[in-house]
Amino acid sequence: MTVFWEQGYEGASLTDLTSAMGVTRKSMYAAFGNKETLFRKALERYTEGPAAYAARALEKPSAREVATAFLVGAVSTTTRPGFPVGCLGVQGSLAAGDSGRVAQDALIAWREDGRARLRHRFQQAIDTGDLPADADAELLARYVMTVANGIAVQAASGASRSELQQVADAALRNWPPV
Amino acid sequence: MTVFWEQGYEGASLTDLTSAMGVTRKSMYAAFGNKETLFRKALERYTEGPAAYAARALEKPSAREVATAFLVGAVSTTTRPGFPVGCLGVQGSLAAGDSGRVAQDALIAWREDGRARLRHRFQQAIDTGDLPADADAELLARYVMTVANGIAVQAASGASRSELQQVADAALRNWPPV
DNA sequence: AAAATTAGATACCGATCGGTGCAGAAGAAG
DNA sequence: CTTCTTCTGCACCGATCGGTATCTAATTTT
Repeated sequence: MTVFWEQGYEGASLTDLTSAMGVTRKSMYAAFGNKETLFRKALERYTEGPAAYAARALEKPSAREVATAFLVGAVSTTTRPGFPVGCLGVQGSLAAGDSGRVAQDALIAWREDGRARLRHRFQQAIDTGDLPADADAELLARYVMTVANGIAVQAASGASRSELQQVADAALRNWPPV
Repeated sequence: MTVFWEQGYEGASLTDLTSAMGVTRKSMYAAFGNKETLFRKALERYTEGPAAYAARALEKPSAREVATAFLVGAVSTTTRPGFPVGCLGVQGSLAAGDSGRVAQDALIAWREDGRARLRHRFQQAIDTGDLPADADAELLARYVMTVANGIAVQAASGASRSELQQVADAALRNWPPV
């Protein structure tokens, strides 16, 4: 997971991956079949581990807390010491040649799924009166996801945790942004 | 430029590049020396072409107009029909293996440069009273750049121009975000 | 303890990678 | 016409790519 996270799908060679796993090529292929499946497994592990903040954020009682927890989690995960900077879901395969296209599509679907969950949660907040009736759940979800994606790119560029926390605070200062 | 833009540095093979240029490998090497230099030239061309909106935005008379023009330009360039989606400066080499590290560093420096120019412009706005004296030019620049980077990721994920324009509007609704 | 499964190490597969050398054709300069 | 440069087409270089085969050592299973 961390090798894909740091080097991207195409940039991570079988040698890099298996030596990081402490396993031979043969064992890896016996267990996962191919590099694509291994990547999908790594993405699952990422979703349940470093990116679990997203699922937890959705459970917050108010839309404002959902958005805050989502962005705070993004800042925290993309700048955690001992882990690669940035987000696997963004930099794992943002642009790719033919060989990386399946990983690219998998990540697009992954981000799309996260956005759909945010939208659903915000719609629920509208329905219950937590958000104004004229709020746009689609727009709010895309806004939060866009800022989170931007934070991921900034983290990959070397931005520090406190710098990005300030950005997240700024993005949430007028919530909801309508 | 468009090949690097679409496939990323590592994903763009010499065959892809030279056939798109309508030139043989020999001629390309005679003209540019190697793939890294070709990438740098493509990035220059990108800066002066599709990304020229950034320089134009800095010349706007007020900080609000600078930020607006910057984000509108980002939306427009990352979703322009006939060109790859997203931003070469982001997806050209966000995560990479050893072979793509020089391109990665070049893009980090490229984004850093853009951010520094924004910061300088906002500081100027503070000095002239266009922005409040207690505004933070560093934070404002990073905020605008983060949203622009997020827009680039969203565009690469298939978001439409109008959807991203709404996000840009939302991000600018309370300007400056203090 | 014998048998069966798994893991290791290592060499190998065809294909492609970035980059180069060479022969010949086209065009300009004189 | 000759010479020089520059281009193309193409084969080629060593290295590495993802993926596989073989053969042996270790570990289970019975």
